[in-house]
Amino acid sequence: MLDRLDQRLRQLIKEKNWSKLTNIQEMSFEPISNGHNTLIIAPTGYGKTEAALLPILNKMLKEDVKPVTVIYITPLKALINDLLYRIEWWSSRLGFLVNRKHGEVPQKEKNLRLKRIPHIMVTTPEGLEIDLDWASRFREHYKNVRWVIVDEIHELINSKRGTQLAILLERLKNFIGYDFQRIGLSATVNDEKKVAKFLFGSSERKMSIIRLNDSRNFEIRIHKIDHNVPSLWKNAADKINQLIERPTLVFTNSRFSTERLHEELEKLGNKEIYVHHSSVSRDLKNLAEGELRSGNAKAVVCTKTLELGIHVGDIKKVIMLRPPTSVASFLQRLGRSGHLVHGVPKGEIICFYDFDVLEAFALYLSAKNGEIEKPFIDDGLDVVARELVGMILQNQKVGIEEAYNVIHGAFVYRNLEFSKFMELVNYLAKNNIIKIEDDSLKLGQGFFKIWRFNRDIKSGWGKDFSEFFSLINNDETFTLKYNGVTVGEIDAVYVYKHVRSNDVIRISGKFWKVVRINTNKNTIDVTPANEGEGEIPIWKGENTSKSSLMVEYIKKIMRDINEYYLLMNEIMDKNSKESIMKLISEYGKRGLDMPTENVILVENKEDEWIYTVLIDEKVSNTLSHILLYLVTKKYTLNASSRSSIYGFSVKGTPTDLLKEIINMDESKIKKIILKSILRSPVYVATLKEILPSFGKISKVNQSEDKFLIREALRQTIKRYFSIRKTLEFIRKVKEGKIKIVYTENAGPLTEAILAHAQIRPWLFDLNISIYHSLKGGAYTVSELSEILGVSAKSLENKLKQLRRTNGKYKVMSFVDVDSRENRWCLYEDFIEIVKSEEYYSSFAPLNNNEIFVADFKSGDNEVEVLFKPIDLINNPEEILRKIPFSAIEEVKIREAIDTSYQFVQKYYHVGKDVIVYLLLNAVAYLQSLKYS
DNA sequence: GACCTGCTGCGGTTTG
Repeated sequence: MLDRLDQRLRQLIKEKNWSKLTNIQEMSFEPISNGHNTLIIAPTGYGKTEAALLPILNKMLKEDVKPVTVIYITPLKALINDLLYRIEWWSSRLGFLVNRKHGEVPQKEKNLRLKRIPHIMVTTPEGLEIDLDWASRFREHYKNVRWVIVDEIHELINSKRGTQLAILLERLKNFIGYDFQRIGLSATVNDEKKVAKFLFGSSERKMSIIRLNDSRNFEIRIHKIDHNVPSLWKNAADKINQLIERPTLVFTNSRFSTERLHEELEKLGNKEIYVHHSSVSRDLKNLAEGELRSGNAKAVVCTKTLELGIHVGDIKKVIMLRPPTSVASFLQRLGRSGHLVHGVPKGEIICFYDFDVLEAFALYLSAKNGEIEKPFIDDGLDVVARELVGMILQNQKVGIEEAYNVIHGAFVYRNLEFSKFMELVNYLAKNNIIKIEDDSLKLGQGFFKIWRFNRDIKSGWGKDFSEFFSLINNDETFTLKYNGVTVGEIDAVYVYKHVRSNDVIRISGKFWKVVRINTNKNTIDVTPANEGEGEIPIWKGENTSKSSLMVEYIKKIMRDINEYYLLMNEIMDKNSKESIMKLISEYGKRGLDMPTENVILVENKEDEWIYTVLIDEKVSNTLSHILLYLVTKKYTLNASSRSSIYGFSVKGTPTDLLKEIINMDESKIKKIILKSILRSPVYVATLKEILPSFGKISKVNQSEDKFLIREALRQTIKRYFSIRKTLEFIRKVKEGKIKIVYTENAGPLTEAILAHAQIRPWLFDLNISIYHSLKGGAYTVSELSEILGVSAKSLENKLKQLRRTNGKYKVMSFVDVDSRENRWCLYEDFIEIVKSEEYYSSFAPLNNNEIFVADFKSGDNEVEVLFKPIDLINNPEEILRKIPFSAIEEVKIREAIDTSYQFVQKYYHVGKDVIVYLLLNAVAYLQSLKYS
C-alpha cells in the first residue's frame, strides 16, 4: 500500500520511523480510496485515526479540494485536544489547516477559523449542531466537505447523542447537496452491520467493514475477599496493593468506591496513586492522566472516565474492583492494558460477594465466546423535535416534506411514517414552539419561552440557550439544606425513588435527617442526625442495571457447574472457587431446586416476599412495579419493592401477590403494568427530560398532552421495562413451565436481591393519597403518617393546609375524648363519624347544664356566644342564629367560669353545618379533663 | 438508577 501513497506522505511516514503500517491501516486503504463508506473496528491504540486519515490526505494531495474538506467528530473534549496535535502533525507538513471546536476552546482560537478556513475541522456532535443551526457564516464553508469521520461510534450509538448525530449527518448531506463519504471508527461491537447502517444512513455509496478482532485474547484472574468484616475496604486495598504493577488502572463502579479505596491504598503508604472520576476537578484529572502517561503513577483508581478513548500511555495491568455490569464495559476496561507493547491485555477482578464471582465468571465466558451486548439505539421523538427546530434556525424556515425526508433518511427513523411525523409537527405547533405556514415550518414564540438568550440572567424560567445544542440531560438534582445552608446534592430520581421524610441520609461523611422535601424548589430540608437512626447512602449503592447477556451466562454456570471445574482452577483463586461451589451446592443441601429461569423460590418474612429467579432485569423491574402497585392499592402506601437479575421482592403485603397476578387475565395485567409504569419514578424522570424538546412549559395535561405522555411512556418502557417478556414469563408460570417453590429459606441469592435499593411509590398527589387513606375513618397524624409513609411533621402541615380549602379534599379534626388524641377526617365524612358508635363518647358531654363560652372569629368579625350543652341538643338553631357568618376561621371554647383560660379547645376553618357537633366535642373533652 | 459525555456566532465597540 505504501507505494500507492503520495511521495510527501511516504516521506512523513519515514520521519515517523514507521517501518510499516499497522494491519488495520493497510486494510482500510483500499475501500476508503475507492470512496466506500467504511466502518473500521479495532481496539484503541491500533492507529485507527491514521487508518482513516492517510487515504484521505492522499486524495486531498492529488485532487483539488477546498476547505472545509473533512469533519472529524469525536465524543469527548479531551479527545479533540489529543487529536488536534496528532492530526496537525501530518496536515501542517502537507499544507492543510486544522481547527478544533468545543466548549472550552478559547474564543480567540474559535474566531480564527473564519479568517483562515481549516481543511480539517475537529469537533463534537454538539459542535456540528451549533455550526449547522447557528454559525451562519462558517456554515457556508461546510458546502465543500467531502469526508466525515466519526470516532468512537460505539460510545455514541447507545445514546441520544448518537441519534442526534445521525440526523445531523443527513442534514449536512441535504445542505451540501453532495453524498460525502462517511468513515466510522469503533471498538468491538455486537452488530457491526447495524452500526454501519446507523452511520451511513441515506448515503448511496458502497459500504465496507474492516475488522481487527482480537478481543478474545486476554488473561484474567478472579479473586474473592472476605466481605463479612468491618475491614472490608482494608482487605480490598491489601489485595489490590499486592497485585499492582506500575502503572495499573483500578476501575470501580462508583465514585464512592473510588474515593474509599484510594483512601485505604494511601494508608498502606502508597504515594503515587491518584483518583479520577467526574467529580474530581479538571486540574486533578489532568494531573492523574499526565502522571499515567509519563509513567510516574503507580496506579490510578477510576470510574468509567478512563474507560473512554483518552490516551493514557502504556498500562501494565487493569484491576476491576467488583465486576463491571456488561461485557462491553469489561472488554473496554481490559483493553486499556497490554496492546501497545503488543502484549496480551491482563486483568484482575476483585469480588466482594459470592454473586460477584458468578458475574465475573459470566463476563469472562461471554467475552471468550466473542459475545457482547447488542447496541441499544435511541429513537426518541424528542430528538426529531429538537432537530426540526434546528433546521428552522438554520434557514428561518423549512419545508415539511423536506424535513421529513431528511429525518427519514437516518437509519434510526427509516420506519417513521409521515402521519406519525405530522402528529409530532402538529403537537409542536400546538405548543407554539414552531408554527405551520402553508407547506413550511417556522419558529414559534414558544421557542423563546423555553430557551433563554440573555447570558446575564442566570435564574428564572427557561433553559440557557447553550443547552439547546446538547441532548445530554443534566440530571435534575435536589439540594440538601440545613437552616438554609447547602450541605450537599442528590440526584432527583434517587429522591423520587428512595428518599422520604424522616429518612436519614449520609453525605460528605455526615448523617442528615430529612425534614421536608420541596419538589417545586428541588430542595430537601435536613437536620443533623445520628448513625443509629438508619442510613441511606447517597452514592446509590452499587445497584447497577446488569446486562441480560450476563444473566444468560450465569444461568449456564449454575446449571453446568461441573463442566467448568478445570477452567475455574485456572482463572480463580481458592476463595472464589469455593464461594461459587458453596453457593450452588447450598440449594441441593436444603433440598431445594436451583433457582434458574424455570424455578422461582419464594420466601416470606412477615410482610415481605422475596422471589428468587434468574431473570432479565427488565422483566424483574416490570414485575416488581406491578407488585408495588398492587400493594399500594390493596394494603398500604408505605410499601416498597426491589428488582435485580436474581429476582425481585415486595414489602407491605400479608398475601402472595404474585399468585394473584398469575390468576388475572392478560388484558388486566397489561392495564396494571401501564398504570404501575405511569407511577414509576423513571417515567417521571423521562417526562421531565423530554419536555423542553417538545416546547412544553406549563403543566402536563392528561388530555391535551396525550402525544407527549405516550412518547414518554414509550421511551420509559423501552429503556427499563419489558411488557412482552413479562407476559411471557407469567404465561409460563400459568402453564407450569416455570415452577413456584415456597420455602422458609430461599438460599444465598436472596442476599443479592435484598442488597438492591428499595423502590418506593412516588405520591404524585399527596391530596389524593390523603383522601383515600382518610375516607370513611378518623386517624391521628401518627397513624396517617404510618399509612402514607410521610413524616408526621410534613403531614400535619399538609392537613392544616387542606383544612383551609373547600371541596372534596377538605379535612377537619376533632378530639377523641377516650384517648385524648386529635383525630383527622374528611369534612364530608364528619357527620357519619359523629353518629358512629366508635366515637359516641366524644360528642356526649358528661354534664349538659354547665355554661360555656364560644368565641367565633371570621376576618375582623368576632362574636362571643354563651351556651349550655343542653341547648345544643334541644335547640341548635338558636345558637346558629347567633353566629353572623357562615365560614368560621377560628372558634375557642372554654367553661364560662374558667377565666384563667387554662382549658381552651380550638377549631379552625369550619362551617356552621358542623359547628354544633364541634361544640359538643369541645364540651365533652373539657369536662373529661375536669372530672378525671 | 451505577457510571460518563457537552454547552451561542458574529461583528462592532471599548480599553490599556
